[in-house]
Amino acid sequence: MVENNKMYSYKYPHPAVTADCVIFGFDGVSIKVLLIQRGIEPYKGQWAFPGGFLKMNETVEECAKRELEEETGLKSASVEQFYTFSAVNRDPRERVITVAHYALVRLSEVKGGDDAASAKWFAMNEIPSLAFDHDHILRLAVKCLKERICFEPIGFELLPEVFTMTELQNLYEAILEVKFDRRNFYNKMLKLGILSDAEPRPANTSRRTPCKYRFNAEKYAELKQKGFRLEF
Amino acid sequence: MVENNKMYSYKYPHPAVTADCVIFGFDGVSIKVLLIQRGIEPYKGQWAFPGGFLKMNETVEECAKRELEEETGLKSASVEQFYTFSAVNRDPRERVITVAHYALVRLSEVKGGDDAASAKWFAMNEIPSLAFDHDHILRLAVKCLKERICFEPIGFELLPEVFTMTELQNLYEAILEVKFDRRNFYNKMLKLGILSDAEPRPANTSRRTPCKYRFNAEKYAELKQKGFRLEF
DNA sequence: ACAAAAGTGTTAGGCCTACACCCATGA
DNA sequence: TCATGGGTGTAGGCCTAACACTTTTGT
Repeated sequence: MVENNKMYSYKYPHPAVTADCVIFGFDGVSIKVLLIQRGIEPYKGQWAFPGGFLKMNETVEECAKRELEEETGLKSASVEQFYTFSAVNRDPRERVITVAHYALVRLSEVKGGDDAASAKWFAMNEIPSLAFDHDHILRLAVKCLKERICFEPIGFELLPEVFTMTELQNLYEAILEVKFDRRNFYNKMLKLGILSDAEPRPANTSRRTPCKYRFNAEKYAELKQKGFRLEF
Repeated sequence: MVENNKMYSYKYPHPAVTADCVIFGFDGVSIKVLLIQRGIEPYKGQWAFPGGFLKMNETVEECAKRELEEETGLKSASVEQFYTFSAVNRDPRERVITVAHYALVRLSEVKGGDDAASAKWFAMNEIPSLAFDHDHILRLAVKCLKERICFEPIGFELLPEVFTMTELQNLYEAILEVKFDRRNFYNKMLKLGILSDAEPRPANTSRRTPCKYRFNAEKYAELKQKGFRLEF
């Protein structure tokens, strides 16, 4: 910003590089995606993923996090890249390749207001028309999410710290778009050993009050060492 | 090349973008990686993956294939990106981010001579010191290969069209760095149903002559539809 | 004749799946 | 009192893992 006329020149053409973020949330029933409404051309007014141009002193992951916070107020989400989109004409302005990331966040972490005036959660079946090739990006993000949740219990990032087994099952069913037998799901999850009772069992009292669990990161780390797999 | 002085200017700094290729091969005993010796600075004389700068009219995958052919003579390898490396100082010349790809090829496909004078296969335990952050790239490529082979029978791209069960087992053992029980491996592979007999069974003749198989892409496509998983 | 390669089958245990009942609460 | 949510256990089938012997060929 010091010099408005400063230009950056290279002997060979360089593409611009951006990082985009597909942010998944879960409201207890269905999976949601965080979109922002574009304020400038191209695609002004259309919905798109938070993201922006890479700076020279940051990695693409850092860029994704920075843009995410600038555009939605979301801090400290742990973003992970999943694919680099490089179709020649994906941006009408100039050649732009984008490194797409995804992250899972608790809905409660997104405060209203902020710069996020234009950020909004959409259920997967209510996604509007998206800018650029973002529909393409979304499809692949969903595919990666489905695969990943079978290997790592990433789903716990989407739930409150303390949750019931039913909530956990709803989450898995929402992501994988299948239904599980409740009893088998209980057994499988408990046998895995990565859940801890969050509260003393409701004893013999109410059989209607669900047990509360929390994710046990220690046990998970042990398991991961030995290599395991969540089968669904 | 028309104008040597032509420069490409942008209002904001742009990184250079490259595509690199980790090429895996299999000699019947161990996994090998194809490296080329750098002819120019930086890292002149050191070994590195084939790769090079993205052109404005190609995707990163196309770039990877083009560079691979230019530098090793390898044609028509099916390359797949697996990660984008963007550490700020990974190239001493300028800011360069690279989209790393991998491919599996039959050793027989690499002809000697060509531009490939400086291309050479290295066993995984004889990898020399690598240029840039290519050791880092290799580690991740190996990890991806291990994961991938459990879901898709990509290993068949590394074997001759017709192969014995023992060769197939050696391949899996080399990639996953484990040992399997021969009988269980036979059963598991045959039950999957993606192998066809390549020759009429050697009848009652020699029990020493191994049966030959070939990969059955049709059956595999069927299986893939339904979603399956190779468990090891 | 001996070592090495290859083909083959059985058994026991664990995991997955399908499925039914009871209790407590709130309407 | 009735519908709903939630907790729990069992039986059968399938898959996995462990395991041994025979034949043949090359040395």
